[in-house]
Amino acid sequence: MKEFQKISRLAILKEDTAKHKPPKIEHSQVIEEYLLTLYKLNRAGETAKAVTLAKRLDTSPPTVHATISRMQRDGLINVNKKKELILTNEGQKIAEDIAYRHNLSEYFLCNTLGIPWYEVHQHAHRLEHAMTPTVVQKLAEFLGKPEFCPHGTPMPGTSLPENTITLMETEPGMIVEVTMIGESLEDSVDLMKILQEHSIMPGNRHKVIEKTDVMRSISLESKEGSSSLPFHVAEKILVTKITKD
Amino acid sequence: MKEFQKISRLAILKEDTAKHKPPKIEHSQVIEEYLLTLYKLNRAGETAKAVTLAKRLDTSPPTVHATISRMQRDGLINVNKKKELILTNEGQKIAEDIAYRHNLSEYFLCNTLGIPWYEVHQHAHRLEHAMTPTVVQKLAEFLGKPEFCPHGTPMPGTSLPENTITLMETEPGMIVEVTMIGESLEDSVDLMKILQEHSIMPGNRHKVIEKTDVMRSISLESKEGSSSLPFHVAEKILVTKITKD
DNA sequence: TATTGCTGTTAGCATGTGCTAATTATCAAA
DNA sequence: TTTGATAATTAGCACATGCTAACAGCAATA
Repeated sequence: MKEFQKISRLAILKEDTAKHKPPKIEHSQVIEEYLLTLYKLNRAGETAKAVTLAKRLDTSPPTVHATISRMQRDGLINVNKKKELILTNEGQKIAEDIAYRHNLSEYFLCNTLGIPWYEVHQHAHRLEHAMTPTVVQKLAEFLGKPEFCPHGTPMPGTSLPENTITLMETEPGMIVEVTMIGESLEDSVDLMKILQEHSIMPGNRHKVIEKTDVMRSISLESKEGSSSLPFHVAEKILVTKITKD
Repeated sequence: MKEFQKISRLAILKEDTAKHKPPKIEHSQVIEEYLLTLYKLNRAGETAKAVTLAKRLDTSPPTVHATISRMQRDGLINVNKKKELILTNEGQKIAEDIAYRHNLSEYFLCNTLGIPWYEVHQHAHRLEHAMTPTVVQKLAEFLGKPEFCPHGTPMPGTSLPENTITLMETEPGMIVEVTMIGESLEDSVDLMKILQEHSIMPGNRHKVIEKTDVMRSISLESKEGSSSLPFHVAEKILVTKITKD
């Protein structure tokens, strides 16, 4: 028993020192995707379970199960009694790195290459796994260290303004400025295209006209015209209140 | 039997029309690497066999064997009686696409981001598999449709000047301008670094001082100083003759 | 409480990509 | 022509990532 304790202590120490090393281990694109998805769910305030991942990643539950097992084994996530998936410190660190690469790519594709706002997400989705640390650093410098991606998502380490609310929390009459398009909306190019057509993009201002429970939608008006957004979309759009008419 | 012929004809037609469609099938990074390596060997005038790939890709022969079998199955390469690997039209087309993405990445990393000439290859090696057609097109426009990568390798479809020779083919007294650093040298960052320190880079001029069979090396002289290159390196450096002293 | 339905898990399978060890083929030189 | 080296191939294994089908567990609701 004494022997056992000694060994355990050594094991703990070994693990401890390992944490101070730079994270050298390369993870597969699949693992990176899982980490990024968990990170985004966390930031959106949602608890992540295996089913959530299965739906978001369009993967069968058994496959997700196998993959999260490997991630547990590799110290990237923990699973609590409620079966919720929790990023470890290591997992969190890597996820933030991926998120940064993703947002930086989007910024570059949009602002430097002029690829339309509504479709940068899918291209960034590929690039984010292929950027070496040097490329990330040099690209960030080239772009002037941006703090938000074209959809308004803050880079890891940066926060949204304090007074940010969702479009659902606004009242008719308010004038609001769009801050961020929720990341869960980015997956649908068609939806993003419609948002652009109605100039619902970070920085643009809109007046809230009405919120109709019957239609389950919110109507807005701006210089560019008027638009109507279903509640489930409005929930994912963050704005700041400018004035009450 | 008549039935059968009819079906066969239809099958052939179907395959035929399929060839006119854009190449939609996505290939793995591994397959893309094999294709690119074969393409580069071809362009360097070398015949490619399984061993060659095993050495270049640092992979065991059985693995290479299995992979080239899959590539045959998928119509990317053919193997002749001499066991030489030949790209099919389809394979060639894809390989050129990858080569283009690679060279474009290198150009971008070097000229836009300012990553040192001698290390862009390794970063491009990652990016080349992650660029969607849109990104390729927009990046090419942004960069002004370059025709050569930073090492002087022409993009697919572009050729080197007619009068290009290898450094091995020069004679003492000649003044030459470096045209291209052979791609097989790019893998060694250390070697590339040395070439840069001696300003042996595309566009720079050097005078051939002597070729010593004993030392198996060629000595050069330029404004920046003098340098000595072993034959096996000189073989891979392409130059154009400017004048004979 | 019993049933219904979601979630998780297991079993069983396929494919791609990697390895080593051992065997066979092939080609060139003695 | 035999031999010796090099190349190709086969067998056998491992692991990551995917799937379907089947079953287990649990919670909410009828």
